Amino acid sequence: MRATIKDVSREAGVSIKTVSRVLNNERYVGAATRARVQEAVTLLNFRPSTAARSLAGRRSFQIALICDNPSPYYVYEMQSGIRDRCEADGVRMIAQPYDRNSVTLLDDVESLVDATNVDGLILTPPVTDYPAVLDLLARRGVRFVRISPGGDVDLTSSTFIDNEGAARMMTEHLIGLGHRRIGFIAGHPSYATSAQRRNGYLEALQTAGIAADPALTVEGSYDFASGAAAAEMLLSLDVPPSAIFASSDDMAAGALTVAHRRGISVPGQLSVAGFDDTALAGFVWPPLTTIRQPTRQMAYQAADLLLAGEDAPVERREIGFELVVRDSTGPAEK
Amino acid sequence: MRATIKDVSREAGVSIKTVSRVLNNERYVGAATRARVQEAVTLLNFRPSTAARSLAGRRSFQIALICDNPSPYYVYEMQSGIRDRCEADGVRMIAQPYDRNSVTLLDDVESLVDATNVDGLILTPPVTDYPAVLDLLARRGVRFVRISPGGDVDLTSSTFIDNEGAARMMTEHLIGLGHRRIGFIAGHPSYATSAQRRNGYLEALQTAGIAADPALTVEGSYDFASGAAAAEMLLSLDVPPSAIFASSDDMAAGALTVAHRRGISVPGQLSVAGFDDTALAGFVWPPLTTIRQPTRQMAYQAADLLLAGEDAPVERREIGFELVVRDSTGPAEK
DNA sequence: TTGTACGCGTTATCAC
DNA sequence: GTGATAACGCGTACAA
Repeated sequence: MRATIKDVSREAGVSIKTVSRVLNNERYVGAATRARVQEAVTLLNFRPSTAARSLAGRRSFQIALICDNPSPYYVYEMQSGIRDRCEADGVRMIAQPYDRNSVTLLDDVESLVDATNVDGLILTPPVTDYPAVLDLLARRGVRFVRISPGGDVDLTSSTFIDNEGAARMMTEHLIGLGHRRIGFIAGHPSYATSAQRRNGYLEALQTAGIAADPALTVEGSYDFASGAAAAEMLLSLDVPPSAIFASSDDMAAGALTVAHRRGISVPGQLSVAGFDDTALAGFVWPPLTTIRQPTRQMAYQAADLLLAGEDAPVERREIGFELVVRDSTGPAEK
Repeated sequence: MRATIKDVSREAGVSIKTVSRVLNNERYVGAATRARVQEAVTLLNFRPSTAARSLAGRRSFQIALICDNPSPYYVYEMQSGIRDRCEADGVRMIAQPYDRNSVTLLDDVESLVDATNVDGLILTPPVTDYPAVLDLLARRGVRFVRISPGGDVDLTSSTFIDNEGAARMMTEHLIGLGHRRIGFIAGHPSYATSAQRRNGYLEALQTAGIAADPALTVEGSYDFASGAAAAEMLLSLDVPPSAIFASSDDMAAGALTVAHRRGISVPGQLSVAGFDDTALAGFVWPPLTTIRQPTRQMAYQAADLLLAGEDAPVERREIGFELVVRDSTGPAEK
């Protein structure tokens, strides 16, 4: 049978309230008393009931992850990072894998908040920028933290990477190798990161004095199939690009597969680069050059911000990225 | 503010208990009364508190997924399938992404059971066959269902596919194409499915009268890197195989990458086949022939079994698989 | 068919 | 520092 606080208090010879004090690390408990209580807790293998705690107290020791993303790897990294941080605080994570086409999202979130009394939520793109969701949470007075938000940065704490800077760096790298016609596969417009990455690409071109050919930018939706389709378009151009820069690793993998199918050797005839949010493409096809985004760390830091406490100030925490070069070839000779 | 049962009862002009009856679909409620209550529930946007329910009643409306698997795609499919089924019953899923090397697994599970009072658990390989975990759960009298268990099939309900038959079918397919030296990359021995799949491979060879060369079976651990390493070994043999059959898609992807790196064309000089638990390799590299395992369905059905109720009999539910042929070439000419 | 009284295991409040 | 006691929001048992 489960042990209760009552059992512990009897075992330690103190009152129920004192046990509760020890469990919650409150002050005003004698060192000796505290020790005896802790002993009893260990002896009886006692774990407080989350249900009772959340009913009686202000905290529920649960947070939720609202994750809605086309990449399972991304979701997995998110969950792992958050769980790592939560463990330290004895907080449990409720993960909700949402269908990104769900029309009941808003209702689901409200239901979650009402039913579970979570202490807070972590939002990932593109939900980070859904006004309806943000409004709802603000109205309900629920704490939440956002990962890679596109705007309203003063609304809540958030973690992010410099997507614009990263895209610029990658584009500069490609230009440095001699590439002049660089295809760009953008992410889905509902993600704020898509525009940020595209801007970085365009800036680098401008700085280098290269005119941006609109035909070289194709819109994808962050998944494999759209990357493949975009690459088909780019490689079918009269003057195809000598390099393709994809806004996600899944799309980069799609582009690589298309190149392979068409008998184009990578690298050599074509260079492929991509953002790598999930470490997927990086290992599937070694010659890929990537911007390595530490998704797991972003998640960990987001959880850290959320667990910081109710009156912690709004904080924007920037996470570093890394340029991983696995292909240093320039454009093929004419 | 959250609405409570009290608010609803006042709004509908009935007692608290009657509202509770409607919420739980109990009998002995007048149709008119029921309608009025439901109206009030909708009006006030009422959602019962999970904490209060689990404290007062026998159910907590929460189940947990103990998932410990090297493939993020697998984990994602599991979560999605389970969540789909849970949604219909208003049950919430607590997903625990465990580190497969965690030494605190047993403690974590017990902590989960004690703290959350989950109505049940779903176990995935290899935890499905950890005696310590099975003992613990049985001792605590907690319901649980297992996915692809290796033994003790009468202990709990479970879902599974015929791994042996599937591996046999794939091997027969390869033999039918003319392959005689077929390399096999086994899964990690802690997974019961590894042995099942290997057995199917060996049976097919025997039936076809092909002597099994021990050097052609290499042990992997279900992930990309081990698949690559295994392929290196197989392709370095004095007489390398003309086909490689991997026990998972990640390992198949690893094998494909190695072949590519060595300048071996697939298909043509080498055929690659694999189990596809996650739809990963299938799209990354089209020529791959796979056993398509409907992971999501296995999860859905597992949740269905778990939610069936306390006194549902132990049931083994078999899920169908599919042989997806994308390469019909035989061994290369000598 | 409906309502009343009680208890679930914990935290909050306020005494001591 | 420590302890009684009242909540928290719901389901259960039993009465009406």
